Amino acid sequence: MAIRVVIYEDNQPLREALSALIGDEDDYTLVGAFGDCLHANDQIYRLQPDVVLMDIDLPGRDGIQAVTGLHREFPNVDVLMLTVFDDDDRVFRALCAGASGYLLKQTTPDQILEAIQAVYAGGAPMTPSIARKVIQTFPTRIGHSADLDQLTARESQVLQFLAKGLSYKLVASELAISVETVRTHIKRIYEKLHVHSVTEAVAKYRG
Amino acid sequence: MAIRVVIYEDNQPLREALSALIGDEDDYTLVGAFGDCLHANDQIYRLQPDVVLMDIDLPGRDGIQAVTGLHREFPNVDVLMLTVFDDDDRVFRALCAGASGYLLKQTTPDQILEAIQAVYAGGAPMTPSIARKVIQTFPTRIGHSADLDQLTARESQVLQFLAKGLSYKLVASELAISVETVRTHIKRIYEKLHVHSVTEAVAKYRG
DNA sequence: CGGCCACTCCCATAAATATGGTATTGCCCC
DNA sequence: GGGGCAATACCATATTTATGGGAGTGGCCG
Repeated sequence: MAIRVVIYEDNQPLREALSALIGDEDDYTLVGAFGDCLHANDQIYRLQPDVVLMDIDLPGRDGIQAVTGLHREFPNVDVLMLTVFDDDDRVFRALCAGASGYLLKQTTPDQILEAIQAVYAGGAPMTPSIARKVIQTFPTRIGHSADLDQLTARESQVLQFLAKGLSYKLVASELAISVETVRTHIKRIYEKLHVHSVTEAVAKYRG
Repeated sequence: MAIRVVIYEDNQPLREALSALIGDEDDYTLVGAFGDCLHANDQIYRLQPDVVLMDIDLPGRDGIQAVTGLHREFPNVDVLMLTVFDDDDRVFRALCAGASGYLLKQTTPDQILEAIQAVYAGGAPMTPSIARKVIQTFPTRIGHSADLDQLTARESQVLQFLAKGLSYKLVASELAISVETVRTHIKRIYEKLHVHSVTEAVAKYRG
């Protein structure tokens, strides 16, 4: 079964080159190619692709916005972003918006086909330089501090509820204990995590 | 200028094969090869490599722990993890600990050299399946209440700092504005998100 | 121009949280 | 049977947050 592909790319020569690339391969079926993504949701609904190649800079409606909409309506369609620049901020926003992978336009045709295969198989292909930027965005959320292990079961439970946004009162009623006991637990939590407020504790808890 | 490489690999034949591979190339200089990483920090300090190849399964001290230590002390040294299994979870933890990329041991010699080149150039080579895991740690826009979009840039900024555990006072000094202004922003945030405390707001923010 | 909005700042009061104590109960373990 | 620890609960007090108000600036747009 061939992988159904839709292309959004405003640069016509590039769009045609990509179309030819996809169309010539037996394992891929080009089901659409457009110069803008103004009606992306309609098109995707009609064409039922497996993978979408989306330029990040599109006239009219930004590729990132389009991804947001697509991801919400068609969560099983994988979107591969195409970009000329490896702009940190845009990469981050596109991935947050639900893109499954990220390719620089300088990528070779073979690599593009490989990448389509990879997202279809559940992966998230990206160039090493993009990947680097991505992993740099969470430099501090590394391995949770041993402090967290010091918490007793009850204390962890209290912290979990606090992380959900509950007040002392609500945590107390949730656990069917008095507010005073919640306070005591929290005091211990603060000592163990070396913090002085709920938000700090939760921040440590969430990494 | 040749890239200086250190190898940590307990399997002796493989270590020797890798050493030969690196040593034979003009563009690379092998400056050390060890069977364990018990004294990694000392060795790295002495040998001043550009790139470290680190087996993920090492006797005595785990390769991941070693990466944590190295990353803290020598943030400019790039670590490439080596692994036999495509063990997503471990590779993922290694990347979180500060590794710059990883290689399957079945990788061809050429690809190994390419990967070393890639990390040295500031990239982070990884397979699509690993990358997918990585981007899944990103804040998802799914179920992302439209409320969050209502926040102005400044309000989002304030909320971000609060999520990190900062108090009003610290947010104020971080943004170089008065505590009163921070209060005002937070009031607006509460209105827009329909919440009544920092922890609730942060909970909504984090999803 | 005039209105809208983001951003800035201040005051006052009520409510929640932080910090420092003390104390009882039950459990496990040496 | 006593020591340690988790869990429960209370009091008093500072400090921080929450909520309600008012108010000035500058930018953008019709």
